[in-house]
Amino acid sequence: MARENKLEKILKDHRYSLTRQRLAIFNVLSEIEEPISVVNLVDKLPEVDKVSVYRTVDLFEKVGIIHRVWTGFKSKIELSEDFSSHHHHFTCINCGKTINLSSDRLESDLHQLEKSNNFKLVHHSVELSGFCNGCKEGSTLA
Amino acid sequence: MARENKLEKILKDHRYSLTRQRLAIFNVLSEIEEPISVVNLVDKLPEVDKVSVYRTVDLFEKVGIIHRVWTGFKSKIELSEDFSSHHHHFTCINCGKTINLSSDRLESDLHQLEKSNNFKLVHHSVELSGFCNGCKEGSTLA
DNA sequence: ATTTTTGCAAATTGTTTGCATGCTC
DNA sequence: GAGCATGCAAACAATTTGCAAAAAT
Repeated sequence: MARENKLEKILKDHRYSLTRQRLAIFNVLSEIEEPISVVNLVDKLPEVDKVSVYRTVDLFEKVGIIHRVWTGFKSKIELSEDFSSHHHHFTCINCGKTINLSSDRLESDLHQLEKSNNFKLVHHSVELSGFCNGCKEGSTLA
Repeated sequence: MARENKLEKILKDHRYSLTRQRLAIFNVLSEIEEPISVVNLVDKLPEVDKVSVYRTVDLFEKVGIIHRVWTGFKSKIELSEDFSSHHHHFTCINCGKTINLSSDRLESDLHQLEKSNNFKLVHHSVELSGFCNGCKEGSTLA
């Protein structure tokens, strides 16, 4: 239950409690492999009111438990680096499949930009899209 | 009027015509410095019906005149590389200011990922966020 | 006991659809 | 004159707000 304790700690540190609903939402996020839309998350949690899901997503985002990502053309959410390793995504335009990516060179380039442009980087998102290995060949789409 | 001709050509190539409304929308997109949300675009075009703005945005996106970008937590649009040079964005969490970025190293790293992961890259988005030079110091936010 | 969190209903916002009318080619 | 494009009204979908009841500290 290390993950659950960690979750509780993060919430406690921000003066929030770990409720049944919040845990249920966290568990769904832990089980999924790909980022999920809030609407989809609501569907997966019939026992939690829609409004509470929205409120919890906002809360989780605020304290850094999740972050939003942009795959395809809608925003989705996934657990943050505290609960899963840092990565980016490639999404197939044709079949919707998502591939997780990581690249040290990419990360270092971003920090380069941070220095040269004189801002403080808090979050970054890198989203690639195109055709996956399987869809590259036979696709009729351009 | 080179830009306008180019716009018309792209539309004609796809069997669409350049109408008064489409031009008005294109002109707003040409004038803005930062990506704009569709809702905001609607507001800037009182003379064009809301529905037509939505339809035109879809059309422009389909034929590659604009693309969507992800700044903050909502999607926005901007003119594509045909009408402005390729770049990425940094958005300040505090004041909302956007800085355009470009980096050859970053681009080459992405192509590296394309090769090593065996997919065909069609589109990529790199969105950074944090505190800009001005907001870095005095901010009360974390 | 006091404060936080939840659920329900209703409001609001963002986006899409159907259809009659007006514009292009 | 045929087909594409627009505007209006209305539907639909996603998200937010207000408030009273329930749960947590």
